Amino acid sequence: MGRRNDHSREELRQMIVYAAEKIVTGDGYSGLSMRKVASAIGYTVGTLYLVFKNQDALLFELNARTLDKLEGELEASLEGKDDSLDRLKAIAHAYIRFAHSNRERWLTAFEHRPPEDVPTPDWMTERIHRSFELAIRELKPALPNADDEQLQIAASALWSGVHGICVLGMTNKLDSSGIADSEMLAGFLVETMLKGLRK
Amino acid sequence: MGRRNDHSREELRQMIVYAAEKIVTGDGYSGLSMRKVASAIGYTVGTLYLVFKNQDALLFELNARTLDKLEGELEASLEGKDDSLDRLKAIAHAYIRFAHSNRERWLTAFEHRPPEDVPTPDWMTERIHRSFELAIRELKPALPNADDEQLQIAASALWSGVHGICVLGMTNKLDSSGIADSEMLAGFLVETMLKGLRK
DNA sequence: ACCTGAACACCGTTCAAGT
DNA sequence: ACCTGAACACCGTTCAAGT
Repeated sequence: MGRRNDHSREELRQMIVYAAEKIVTGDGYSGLSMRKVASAIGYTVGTLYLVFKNQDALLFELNARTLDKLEGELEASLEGKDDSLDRLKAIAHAYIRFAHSNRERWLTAFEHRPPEDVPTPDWMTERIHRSFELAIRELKPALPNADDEQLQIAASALWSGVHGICVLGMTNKLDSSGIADSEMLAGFLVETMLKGLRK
Repeated sequence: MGRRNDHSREELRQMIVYAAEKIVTGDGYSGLSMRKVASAIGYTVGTLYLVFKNQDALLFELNARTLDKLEGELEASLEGKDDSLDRLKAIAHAYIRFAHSNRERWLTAFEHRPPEDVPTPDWMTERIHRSFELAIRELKPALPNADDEQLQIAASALWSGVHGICVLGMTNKLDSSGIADSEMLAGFLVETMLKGLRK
């Protein structure tokens, strides 16, 4: 035992995250365990702690990857849309579609609540704010007279709203919780907010 | 051992839920365990399973109580408000204040995701829908020309939006996550949505 | 009839010891 | 230097056995 050196630290890191991703996708957040990850990559648990400080650190990494994938799909959804309203609806719909087709990964990203004494890394916070910045960017041409603070507020309210519709839909807390209903509600929210913002 | 009969089944049930509530309030959802509950009430774990089928059943009970308390505070917040916009803002603010002053209980109510094969009891679903009905009721006078379906949609979008602002604020995923900011954002959402709904 | 105690199959995390 | 294996302190759930 001891000393195999089959994989570099970096290779190990990627194997761990990838294995964890597969377990979450299949068994959900509650189905993830360090022991399962270890046996999936053919190492013992102890090894995981040479690469990650603890399970929370692994989850941060996992969730960052999920958010990166999400951001990519949000950007891609803008392709070919010119009108500001269309663009905002496109990213809202893309958000909901991503959550539905990556159910367990998306839920894990929002279910992971580290203990208060484990601070969220800055690069994690940044990734969350990035989707709000997307909303600000798309809102700007629609509200040419708004200053930066007003845009920030409008985008936060709007994007939090889309998120709320998405979460409640995903956890069956909406009256009708199909993906079509969530997309419709999000579209309605975006349209109504834009109307209201234009006074 | 065995056979104490100190408490009726109903007494036991209340002791269990109350103890669980205290543990959640202090240690959060992840700090709750059947063993802790058992030792808090002076019984062994086995006894809990004579009263509740499993931990999920206990959590449903706990969360139902949380939602009942929430509903009470939402209703109370309407006291003395006449204008429709004021009433909607009042319940939105009350929602956010409740979440902040009952942090762990509120989070537990939305973090509890039972396994797919454990169906959510109807009385649980009803309690969630009840707060949406509150929103419909308050929206109705503001939109006298809307039919029931339109009201349903508007209320769902609006109330999901308030919920989204609340969750993201509670988990520090908003740029500025104080309770004051969340209340402001929710007020802004309600105002803007109403403007938009009135075309 | 009511409750216990121990068992089973799991957890996350640590660290002395092996190569 | 790198990794293991076993230990520690926990879990949820079940159920034969005791009173």
